[in-house]
Amino acid sequence: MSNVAEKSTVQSTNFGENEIVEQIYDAVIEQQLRPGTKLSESSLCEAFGVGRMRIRSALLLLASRNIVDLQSNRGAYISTPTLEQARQVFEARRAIEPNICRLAVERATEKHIACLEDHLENERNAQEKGDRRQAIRLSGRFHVMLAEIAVNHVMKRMVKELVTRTSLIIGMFGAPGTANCHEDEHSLLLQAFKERRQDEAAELMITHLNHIEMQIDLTSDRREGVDLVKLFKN
Amino acid sequence: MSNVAEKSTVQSTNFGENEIVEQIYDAVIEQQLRPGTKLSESSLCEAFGVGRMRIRSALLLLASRNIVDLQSNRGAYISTPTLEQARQVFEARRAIEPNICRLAVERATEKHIACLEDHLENERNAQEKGDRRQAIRLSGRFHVMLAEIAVNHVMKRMVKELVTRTSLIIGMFGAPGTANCHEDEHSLLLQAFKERRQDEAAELMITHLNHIEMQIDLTSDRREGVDLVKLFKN
DNA sequence: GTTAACAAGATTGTCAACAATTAATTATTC
DNA sequence: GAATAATTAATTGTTGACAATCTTGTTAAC
Repeated sequence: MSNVAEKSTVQSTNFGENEIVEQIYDAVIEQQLRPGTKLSESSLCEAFGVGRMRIRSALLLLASRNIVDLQSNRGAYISTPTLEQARQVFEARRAIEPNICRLAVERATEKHIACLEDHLENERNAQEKGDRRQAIRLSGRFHVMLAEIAVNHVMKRMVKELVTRTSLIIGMFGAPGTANCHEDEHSLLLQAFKERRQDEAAELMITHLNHIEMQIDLTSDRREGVDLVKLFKN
Repeated sequence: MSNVAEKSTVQSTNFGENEIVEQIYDAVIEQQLRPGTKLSESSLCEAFGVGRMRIRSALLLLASRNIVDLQSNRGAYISTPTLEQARQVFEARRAIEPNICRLAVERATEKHIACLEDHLENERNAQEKGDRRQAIRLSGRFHVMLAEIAVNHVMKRMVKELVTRTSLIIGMFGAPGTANCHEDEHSLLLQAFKERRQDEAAELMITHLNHIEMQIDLTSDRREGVDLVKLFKN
């Protein structure tokens, strides 16, 4: 549904910068756009059926979020985060997301909790069906949903950026088949939501984020190899 | 030094989008650009001595950070935050900055602490000399410095955005003469730094942020009035 | 005298052509 | 045959002109 290729057919609705940015965000989260991939302006123009100006604006916005690397006179590439950047991303997530959890637990209505339950159901289904793209996307979306429940646009934007960058980090350093999140840890979090335990939810989030980060620390030396492969297929 | 007017003289160095964005950031922090001010493209072109493209890119970036409000076919205006947005900004600051404090205390070298001491000296001087612009700028800069000491680019960007938006919020809801920060609270924080007390520093930051927010809560009803004034001089 | 319609001016949005830089290919030399 | 130099192709960066939209000021009608 939110797939770049599918949207490449010219549609009746015109894309604004924000829609283009969102689409690329999604493609990065789903790991369809991997680190190092070149995003040439002409391709994107064709893909989205818009002029070059829109594309350039979108790329600028993505670059300001560290999703895209703009090299002057050379073009735009999906960012290839370094280990240091990965460290900073996880540090930021640990700083922010536990507090989002607390706020979300505080403000979640019954409806919200039902919504989260639905979402976890979908996550499980995608995982069982082996729909990897969908599974990754939904597991990322879970974190953004918490910021929505906390009713904080600023933090929601931050989390969105951080989740997307995490996908890039896993694409760089993670084992090939690893998902972004363990869905069972999301379940534990939801349990804490139901029982309205703020501190427990915050703690669960921290350990959850630590588990995600641990996936990449083990394979940290793979970086150089990935970098070379990336250079070749360019 | 970092004044829009002064830079309006055409210089030898050409401005990139980022420099323009930074300059406008600073002008907003210093409350030289107040909420609702129109930023017409032609004026900015003249001011920075660059083409319209650069200006439009800069405005787009500022809009993506909620510093500027882009209205299609009507132009760019310095954002006029609502009370709800103000609430979210402070909530985000309380979520992030205490953790930055902890990290900064952990990682601050003696040199860093000396640097902070210097900075506080400058803050005091500006305050005593009655240089309000400088005082506001430095008090905002203090918070960004902590993120620098914590060595986290992501968080530094976030704080910069939040500090700038805080300046807008105070411009909207604060009493006319109020500064963004009480410099004495910054001193208390530095004391905690010297004694390497993470938790105390984090606590001090929370109360510090609460004090800043309290400045605006008392005058919350002024908003409508401000809005009207803004409409008048528009 | 007030309101509504209309026209002039100014500002923003978009596009296409051109310039500049980089990457790739070919030619040349040792 | 390998390495370097030069030319060609492709992509990005920039500029200027034009179109669309909104604001402002004027005129006319009620």
